[in-house]
Amino acid sequence: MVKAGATPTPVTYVSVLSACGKGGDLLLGVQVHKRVLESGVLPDLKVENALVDMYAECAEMDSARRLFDGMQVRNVVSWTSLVSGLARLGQVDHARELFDSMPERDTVSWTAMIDGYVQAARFREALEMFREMQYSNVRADEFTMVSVITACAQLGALEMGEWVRVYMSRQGIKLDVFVGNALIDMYSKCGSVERALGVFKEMHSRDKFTWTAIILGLAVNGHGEEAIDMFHRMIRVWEAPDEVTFIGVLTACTHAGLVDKGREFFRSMIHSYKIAPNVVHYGCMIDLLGRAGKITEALETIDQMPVTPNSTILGTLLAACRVHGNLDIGELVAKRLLELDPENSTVYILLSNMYAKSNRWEDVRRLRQSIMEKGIKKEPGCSLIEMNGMIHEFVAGDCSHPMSNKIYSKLENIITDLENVGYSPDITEVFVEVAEKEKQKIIYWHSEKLAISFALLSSEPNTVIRIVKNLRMCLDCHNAIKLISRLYGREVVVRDRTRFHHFRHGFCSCKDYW
DNA sequence: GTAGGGTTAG
Repeated sequence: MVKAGATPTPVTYVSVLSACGKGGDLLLGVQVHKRVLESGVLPDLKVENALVDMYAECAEMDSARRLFDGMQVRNVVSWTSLVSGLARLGQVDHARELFDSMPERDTVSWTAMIDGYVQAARFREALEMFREMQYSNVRADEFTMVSVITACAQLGALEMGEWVRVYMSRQGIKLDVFVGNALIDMYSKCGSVERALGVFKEMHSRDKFTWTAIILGLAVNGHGEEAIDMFHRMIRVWEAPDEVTFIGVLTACTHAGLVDKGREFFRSMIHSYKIAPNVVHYGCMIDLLGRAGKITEALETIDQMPVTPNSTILGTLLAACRVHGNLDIGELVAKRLLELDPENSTVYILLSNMYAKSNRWEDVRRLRQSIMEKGIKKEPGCSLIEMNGMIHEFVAGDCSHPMSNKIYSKLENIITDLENVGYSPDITEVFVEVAEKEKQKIIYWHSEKLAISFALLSSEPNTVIRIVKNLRMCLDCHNAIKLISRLYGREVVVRDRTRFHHFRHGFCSCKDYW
């Protein structure tokens, strides 16, 4: 346009600056900024806003702020660009200060702030912000709901998610592709495949994200075959899968124990779909082989793959060694894992567990000693559970909950009930050097046990108990919850750090592999 | 024809 000698208008500048911001092209943005100054179109609120936003999108907050401060006239858009710019840089608290000092806030500014909390993984504050938004009588729209639903997904807050859907229909907020995709993900992360499928069916238009979300949702919740069916449907409607879709497909194969199919998908991903496998794809393959007991082949795959094995990959293999009792390779993998990640407490837990199973108590003792010497601390276990619109958090052994006394005495009753049907505590994964009795206490006070005790006290009979946990489940909790599901006739869904455990009638969907 | 906010893995 410039070469052709046409004169740009304010509209031109706004459009080009927006493109620079969205494309992250700071260099071009600065050039356009120069032309704007020479052109004499300033002052112009929209052009100045476009400049502020361009700098904010390019992470140049100082420049954005300088421009903002120099503006004669500002509006809510100018402020919002700064707020979302700061939020994008991870400076949520700073963004919040600015947000609080805004003279006026509309739907977009509230949504930017809510999403800032979501991006910073501060989901409860995101929901709190949404509540405040409603008090301020600013209407929410589809954009707002996507952020709110994402927060519910991460927290496993199904009640809140259900409330959001009612709210949406009351407010006339449409189920567009973005909202639908977020809902599918939310229901999947809450362990409710039925509801995820319900949304999927209800959606009028679907995109790559829709298909990927439902494939992943089915796969992680243990419906491997259905996930693979979905993939074939996706191909039939000519939606192109991407690298994330294949994570879902490979996860599905793992869950369904379809080793050969998994290998086939891995090959076709590379050759038919021209997608280069990354470390996560290899991780899926290691999981697939490991679960099927093909430990040697898994190790060979790691040594031959063109990407550097990370601690997740090696951890996956170590978990497989534990389940299949392959101590030789287990020791080897643990050694490599500790070279990579010396503070990784999971390694010690898995390895010690394997030694204990082989009655190598001297090795168990040696391992414990080295943990003590190195001062390695296990990340505190933490479980979330939603009850009547509130999210309750339990940390192992904590007494901060208002119902704490009741929860602990209920837990004692539960343990007695369990012992009557043959339960005995499995303390092989407790690492502190204390007396046997103390170890039992530590195990009893694991966060998921506290959460379940609270749920049995507070929820309606026969309802599903849903827990979100930050770590991998320990053997003892897994055993105990299996028994609880049978004894009290309750379905329990635990979302692990990496997978789902659906406990029903004394069995777990993971078939004791995790 | 023009300025700010949204979805999938780890």
